[in-house]
Amino acid sequence: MPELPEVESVRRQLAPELGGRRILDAWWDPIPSVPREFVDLGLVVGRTIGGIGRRGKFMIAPLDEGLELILHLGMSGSFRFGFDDPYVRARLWLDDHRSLAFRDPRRFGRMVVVRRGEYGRIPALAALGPEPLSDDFDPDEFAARLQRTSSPVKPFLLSQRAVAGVGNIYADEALWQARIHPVSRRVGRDRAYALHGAIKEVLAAAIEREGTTFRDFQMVNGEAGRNATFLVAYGRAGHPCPRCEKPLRKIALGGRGTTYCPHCQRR
DNA sequence: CACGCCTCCTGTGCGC
DNA sequence: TGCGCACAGGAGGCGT
Repeated sequence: MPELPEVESVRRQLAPELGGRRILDAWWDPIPSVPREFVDLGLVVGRTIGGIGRRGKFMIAPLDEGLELILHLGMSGSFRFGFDDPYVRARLWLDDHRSLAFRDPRRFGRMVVVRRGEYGRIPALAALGPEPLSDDFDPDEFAARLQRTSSPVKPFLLSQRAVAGVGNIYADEALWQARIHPVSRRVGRDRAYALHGAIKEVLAAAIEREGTTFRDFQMVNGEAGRNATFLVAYGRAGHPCPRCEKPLRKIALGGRGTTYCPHCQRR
């Protein structure tokens, strides 16, 4: 469930704790059931963490010696200090006598060490679209990309190629706000501009509330995000649309649950 | 190249 | 009470 706002909230809590720390030792699940869950993680031992940045749903921690630690929370990942339970898949011991546990019940997360900027082994990062809350997210470029694809608009948003960090929750929210049907394959210039603005607004508001906790997302301090009660579309099928009062409908789209308003959101 | 479907994981919640 | 199954979902792989 962690999308851009959740990852950014984790990053903001993690950054001041990890910046400048040296990693004394590392442990990870010796028999990962997912082959690429932990790649070259042993290379972090002895390295110093320069800080933590973020691209889309990836956290990127520069290390010395020209290395980078790439962190992805997957669906159920979280970081906690000094924490232990059966779902802790990896742990880093730091030079301030604390250990950072990576907990990931569903094993969709990843911790990978690469040479700085070399993302060949992480194609999703290599092909990632622009950051939605930066000037790189250009409305005209976004509109052009939407015009170029033949995919329905929601799966295209989830592909991360036109914009980084939008997942299932915020795709539904942004499409509702922009009044665009999730199955729409024709998103013209004006509606692309509306969607561009909606994505920025929805993500910025969620970051303000430290993300959405629907079930199990939690931050480094163990607290939940406060955005769930502000959701308008996601998880609210059958409830009245806040704009037109007609019930929201849920469909499957590309294997993903998708909630929208059949009255307000037109193809 | 791009699209769309399937798979990877495991806990939860539902219906019977 | 217990069983089986659908579902949650980001990303990667593969077939068309």
